[in-house]
Amino acid sequence: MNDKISDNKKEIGITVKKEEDFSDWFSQIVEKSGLADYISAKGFIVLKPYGYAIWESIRGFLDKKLKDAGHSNGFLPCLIPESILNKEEDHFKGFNPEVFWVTHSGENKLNEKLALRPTSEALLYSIFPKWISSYRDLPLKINFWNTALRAEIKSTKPFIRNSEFLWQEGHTVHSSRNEAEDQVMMVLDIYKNLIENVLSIPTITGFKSNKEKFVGAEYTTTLEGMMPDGKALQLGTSHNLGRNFSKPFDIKFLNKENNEEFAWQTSWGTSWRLIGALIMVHGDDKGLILPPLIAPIQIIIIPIYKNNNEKAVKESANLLKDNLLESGYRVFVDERNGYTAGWKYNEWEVKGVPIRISVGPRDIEKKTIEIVRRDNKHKQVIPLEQLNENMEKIFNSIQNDLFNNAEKYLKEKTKRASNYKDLKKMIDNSEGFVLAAWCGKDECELKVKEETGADIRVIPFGQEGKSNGDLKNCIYCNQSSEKIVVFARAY
RNA sequence: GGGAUCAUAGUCUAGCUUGGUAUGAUGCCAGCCUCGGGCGCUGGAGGUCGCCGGUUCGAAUCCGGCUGAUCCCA
Repeated sequence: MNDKISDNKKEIGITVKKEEDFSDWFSQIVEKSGLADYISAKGFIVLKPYGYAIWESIRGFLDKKLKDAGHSNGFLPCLIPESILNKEEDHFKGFNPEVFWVTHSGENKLNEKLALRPTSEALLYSIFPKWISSYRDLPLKINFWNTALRAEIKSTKPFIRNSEFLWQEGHTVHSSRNEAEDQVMMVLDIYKNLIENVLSIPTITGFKSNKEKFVGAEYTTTLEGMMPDGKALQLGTSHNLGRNFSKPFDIKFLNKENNEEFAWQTSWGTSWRLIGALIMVHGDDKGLILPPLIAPIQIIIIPIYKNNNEKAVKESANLLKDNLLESGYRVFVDERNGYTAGWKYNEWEVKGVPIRISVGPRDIEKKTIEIVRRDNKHKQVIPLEQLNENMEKIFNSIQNDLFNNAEKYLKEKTKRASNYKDLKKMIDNSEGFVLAAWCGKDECELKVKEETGADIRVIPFGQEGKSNGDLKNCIYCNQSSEKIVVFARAY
């Protein structure tokens, strides 16, 4: 009987271990921490307030950085006429199978099909010629916080693979190739700062292979993260579009010499996949773990009281809250009656709040507070007056520890393969990222993908045109290597 | 692209083989409580058994289709 009860208690929390059933664990986190819910249309999810709050937090950081770097936000319609999409066929071909089409208004068939925006290049670039006539109009730097729709027929996963996803897409137009190239790298740096320093997720940055680059781009740069199952997750991309779009869309400007030139363009984006990465990389058997910089609630205060001291304890807790609010922390007091302190502890642990403070009669009497870190469960009791100085230290420490742990894992799970047999074995065993030499040919990458399920996730910066120790010849064709690349299975 | 599993209250679940309108827990609501790790007590609400069709006197149960979720392989 007692066993039955304790089994049921466990049902409330996360019921599987992260290591034992990673996908079930992931679904449970999404549901039980209140991030998102399913709706009965394939691949679509509803973001609940807690999940959206994390998105707002990510957006807040990125938006500021982008604005500081001279970008402005705009808004785009979600429907794109077919004729506009067809202007740049190569690019559009890449999305074609995933495009949702609007064909009717009410019962009436439309003259022209409208696509639900799979990406905005075509739509936006079709009006750029109206905005740009002189080099004085450049650079044009515009960003959109919106969604994109790409039908996911086969397999879906909240935040990782959805038919509609929240993202940010930026588009710039420049008067020189160099300026566009700098822009691509600058944005990649902004992303890297966000992902590594704010989300505490280490990444490997570099180029995409020809096969994996954005269709329509001259080249694509990427940030790849490693998930606990050894699979790679692309966390952001920044593309140099060259003149691939300016030519078909006729985006031209008059330069200083009064000559007409086609413009140079970039586009770049990152999405709510970042939330998926946060869940997977930092979460544990008890639930989500959020880095303090991104957590919607950074400090949860749990008052511990009985009937006779409820008022005094709650007052104390709220004083503490006001104090912390004043210092700029996002803090919340869980004053709900009918839940025990222990119940609340568990709930906020599932939700990943970085710091928990308990305030009870004992603490009030001794003028102390109990602080518990979510990430490593360390508990300490400190004098009340040392709260603020301690809080900053603890936050920094959590932020760093999360990153360092993830980085350690990334390094441990990055292997080297000097021959194809080793590579195949490593991929089969889900050992993570595999560094290998590559000749640069699409066929070799394709063959590896067909035979192992892994492809080139990233060509790390500084590894182009190099061999590296035992990594000399192409892992597949054994011809001389041009690049050291990261092979992995990917989400 | 190929294959597999699953769908019963907010959540988890029994019942399905052998057809007779549904079990338990938890959560939820109201009220208590001794509330320092999912505490205890009393009462209550909550279900067209995913959807459509077929078989049958009768379907959660058998059959077919669809939708959604998830996994494996390429």
